[in-house]
Parts: sequence; C-alpha cells; structure tokens
Amino acid sequence: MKYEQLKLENQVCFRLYTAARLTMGAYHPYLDPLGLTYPQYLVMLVLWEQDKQPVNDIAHKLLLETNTVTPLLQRMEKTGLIKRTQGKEDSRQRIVTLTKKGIEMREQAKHIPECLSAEIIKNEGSAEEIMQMIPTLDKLIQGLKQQLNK
Amino acid sequence: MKYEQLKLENQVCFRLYTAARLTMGAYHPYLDPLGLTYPQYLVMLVLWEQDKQPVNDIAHKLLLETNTVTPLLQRMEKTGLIKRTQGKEDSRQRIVTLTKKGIEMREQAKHIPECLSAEIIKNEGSAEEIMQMIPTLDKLIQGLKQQLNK
DNA sequence: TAATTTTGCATCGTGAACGATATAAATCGA
DNA sequence: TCGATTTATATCGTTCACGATGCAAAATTA
Repeated sequence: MKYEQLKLENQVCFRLYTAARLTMGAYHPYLDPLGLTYPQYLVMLVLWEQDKQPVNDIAHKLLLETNTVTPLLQRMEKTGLIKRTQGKEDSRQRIVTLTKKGIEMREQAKHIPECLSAEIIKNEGSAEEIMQMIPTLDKLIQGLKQQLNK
Repeated sequence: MKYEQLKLENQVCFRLYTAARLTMGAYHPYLDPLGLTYPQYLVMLVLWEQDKQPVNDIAHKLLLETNTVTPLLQRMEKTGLIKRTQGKEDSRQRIVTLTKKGIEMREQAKHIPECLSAEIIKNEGSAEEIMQMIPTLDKLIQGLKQQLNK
C-alpha cells in the first residue's frame, strides 16, 4: 500500500493529459485540409467570435502566455490568415485582424464541431456523459487559474 | 445561431486541453525540486511500478509514440535517473532500468499525489466530483485510442 | 535458406508551451 | 515634469509531441 498513490492508474492528471492529446489528434483530419493546427484553430475561434483583438486578449481567453501566442500568430500571419497592426491608442499593442482568407475559413470550419461530436459518440457512446464533465472541468480550471495568480 | 457551435465556450476539447495544461502546471512546485518535468514524472511512475522495461512498453503505457519517449529517456539518462541497455533476447530493444538515484527518488515523490489532491480540493472544493470524471475520461480515451488504429 | 516484411528504436523537422529576459510605450509618484 | 514602475509584446532556450524517414534486427514467407 506504501506507494499505491504513485500508480499511473490512480492519476487524474494523466487522464486529462492523455484525453487532451488524443482529442486534439481527432481534430487532425478536419484541420489538416485547412492548414491549421489545433492551437491555431483555437485562435481562429476567438477571432471569429470577435475580430480585431490585441494579442493579450487572445492569450487571456485561451489561458495561454503571450510568449506562446506571439509566435503562433507570427506563423498564422505567414500563412495569410491574419494581419498584425500597431495599436492606435496604445502603440505597444499589436491588433490582430482576420484577413479575407481568415474570414472565409469560418464557413469551411462550420461543421467541424459536429463532426467531432459524431466521431466521439460513435466510439464510446454517450455524449451526455462527456457533457456532464463540463461544469467540473470549468471548476477545476477556475481553481487552478486562481492558484496561478498567487 | 449559424456559428454557435464554433464558440470557444462550447468546446469540450478546449477545456480538456486547458485543464491538462494547468494541472501539469500545478505539479511544478513539487517536480522542480526533483529536477523532473511532468512527462518525465510519468515515466518514473511507470518504472517505479515495474523496473526494466523496453522503450516500447513505456511508450505504450503512456499512450505516447516512441519518437516522443526516446529523447525523453535520453535526457533522463543524462540526469542520471535511468540507464538504457541493449536487450538480450531481442537486440533491437533498449531496456530502461532505474539507477540508484532513480529508485531513491520514489521515497521523495511519495507524497506528491496527496499534495496535489489537497491543493486541488482547497481551490475548488469537491474531490469526488473530479473523481467522477475518471470513468468518462477512460471511456473517451479508450474510444479515441481505437480510432487511432484505423 | 534467401528474399520480403515487420518491428523496435533513433533521427530530423516543425510547432507548441513556458520560464527568463529584453525593450519600448504608457502610467504613476514625488 | 522627470524618474521609477508597470504593461504589452517579443526573443531565446529547453522540453515535449508527433509526422516522416532511416536502419538494423527479427519474423515471415516463398
């Protein structure tokens, strides 16, 4: 019993880590044709909801550091999905704007969420069971986020 | 409503991805003193359960590719936690063995799981609620794993 | 047994993640 | 108003994660 808690099978974090990796993998067939990685797709979701945001707002919504988001945006600028312009009131800010290509991609991406749901449901049944995790995950995230600011 | 499903707040995968990242972050204060990263800690868990395993078995248990695990093990060999030796029956295999330092670290790591639990519970209450996700996560992982082999 | 295929691991290239650090602009305080 | 601090990004170095590829040993098959 001494080391029981060190067993892999008792680790929640390992499951989160694995579930996240594999789920991201399941997006591959849908994102590859669009030339997007999963984190880039998340940035697109943020920008489709609201265009013209500073780097910091995007990072904040994704709970990522700006030093993760900056190079990500640089790559996305290179592939022509976004533009990055100097902020007007605050010239330290870089405002991220969708290009025509970026805006149009929304239509192509429209069905990705339902495709993913369908695939997951097909493979292990209950969508409801998965949806039931959402409030718990949100609480977990909320708690860990506060821990960060200490 | 046309693009409702593309909203970030409706994404389960984003929550898994974030929860996994933040939880891994919560391990930092405990793993840093041991000189371990979280994936390296996972390898240690596997080896503490059973020493002397080929690379492939470790990768399989962690659901990682060998091309992820190999460099990870190379770094761990450099820090003196493990040794990698040629397999005897099958000389293609590399057998991973804990060093004295690696074995002794188990005692220092013994309390990490309960520390993490305590921290998470302190921050957002219910441990039970989190434990309830385990069967669902396992089903999700199982389903996605099978999808991989197609 | 010789040729073919499979398997186990390694290497390489690309894209995250993130700590540490840098830099310029904005804000604050004396 | 001027120096100090904070803020918004960017850069750098290290470690994953993984697709593609390479290579030698084993297993399979002709």
